[in-house]
Amino acid sequence: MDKIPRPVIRRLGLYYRCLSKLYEEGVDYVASRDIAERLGIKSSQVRKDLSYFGEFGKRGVGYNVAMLMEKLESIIGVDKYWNVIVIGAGNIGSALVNYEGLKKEKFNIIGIFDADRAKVGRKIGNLIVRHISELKEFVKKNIVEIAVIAVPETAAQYVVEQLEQLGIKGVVNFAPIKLRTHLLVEEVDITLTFKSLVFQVERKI
Amino acid sequence: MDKIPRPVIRRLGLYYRCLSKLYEEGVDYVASRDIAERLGIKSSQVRKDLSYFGEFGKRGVGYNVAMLMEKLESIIGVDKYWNVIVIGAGNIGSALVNYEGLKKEKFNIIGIFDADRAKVGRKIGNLIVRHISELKEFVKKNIVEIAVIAVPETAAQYVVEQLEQLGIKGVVNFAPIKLRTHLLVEEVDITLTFKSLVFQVERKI
DNA sequence: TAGATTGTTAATCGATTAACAATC
DNA sequence: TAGATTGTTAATCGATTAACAATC
Repeated sequence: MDKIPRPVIRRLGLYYRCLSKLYEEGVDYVASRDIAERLGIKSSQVRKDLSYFGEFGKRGVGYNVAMLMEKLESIIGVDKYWNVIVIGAGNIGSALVNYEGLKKEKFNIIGIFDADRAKVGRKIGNLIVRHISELKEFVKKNIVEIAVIAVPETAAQYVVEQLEQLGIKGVVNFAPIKLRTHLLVEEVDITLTFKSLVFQVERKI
Repeated sequence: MDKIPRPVIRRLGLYYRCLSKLYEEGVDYVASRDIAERLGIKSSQVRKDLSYFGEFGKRGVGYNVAMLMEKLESIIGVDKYWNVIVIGAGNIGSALVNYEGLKKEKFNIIGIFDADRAKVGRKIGNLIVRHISELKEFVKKNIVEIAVIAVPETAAQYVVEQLEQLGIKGVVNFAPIKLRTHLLVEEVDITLTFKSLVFQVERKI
């Protein structure tokens, strides 16, 4: 199968979100131009992106909202529930467990782990913080394909190596460090985002 | 002044972080090749990126770590403290207030606001949640250039319009919506990140 | 049919990388 | 000097966009 450019992958999520909204608004058919306008991109980009996966539109008419939504759901892989574990029960880890957005999008956080015995046993949302030593057993008993790394930078590399051994497939990494791993990694780098913003704020003046 | 490509802006932060580490490790001089290796990019990219801002290296020798670190600090704009306000005292807003990473990088969150009266008055970190109606007065009294939008999607557009009127310059947006605004915006889209990851996880099999 | 919009190709734009003269 | 590494140019690569024949 064709290699899909990274920017396209991200936009698939945007298209899906846009289609969901249109569906709720009761729209039956939508043109690439309308989708593009809502997202602030070009209509030819919408059509090109979708064309990596098939022909979903009707010339002269547009795309059937419900149909395209379902197609995108299955293309992205959110037509099923995903079990997620969170490593690190600090601020970020806790916030994710309580975050409604993930639940709504079929990401179920089923376990949270920490190395700090003081945190173990605490309740976060519906979960009890487990000690990191229980991780292996937990992953054996449950189907877990993706994990969140929300530990301090110093522990992140060690954690990703553990996850690799346990057969986890992909990681969302909140630690500000380049992980050396064969796993699929998506980075969320909060302080980098703030720095990027202030650079632009300073320059604009 | 030359337009700096977006990817370069992001990498500036990575370089800065890398230099800080080298500095702590007691390294005096570093070659672009070493920086590149640590970040998983090409050395010519490091040199090209830096060349947008000046000539910081010595041929045959490399870059003086302390000097380049300071230069980057000032280029990015983190040679001073930034006051930040957070709109929305839910999960994400609270987590940010308590997040050490931002404090360490000179981003001071000095106020958190919410429209929900039930949340007003609550203590989060050192802050008391204020009602959104106090926002205007607060921004008048304090120097605030950047804000975080951590409200539900339905409120985000309204909030950014308020911020625009109050003279805020830039926004870190956690709401899953394309904001229509003249302000500088950096997006942090958590569920999109998860979707992007599962797309790749599914494809890799 | 006439008007609209797709899917796709080719042109354009922008970012990355290789290569190398300059120079420490 | 000989070896190393920069700064910069030109080549390459990849992504976006315009344009349009196909077709609903």
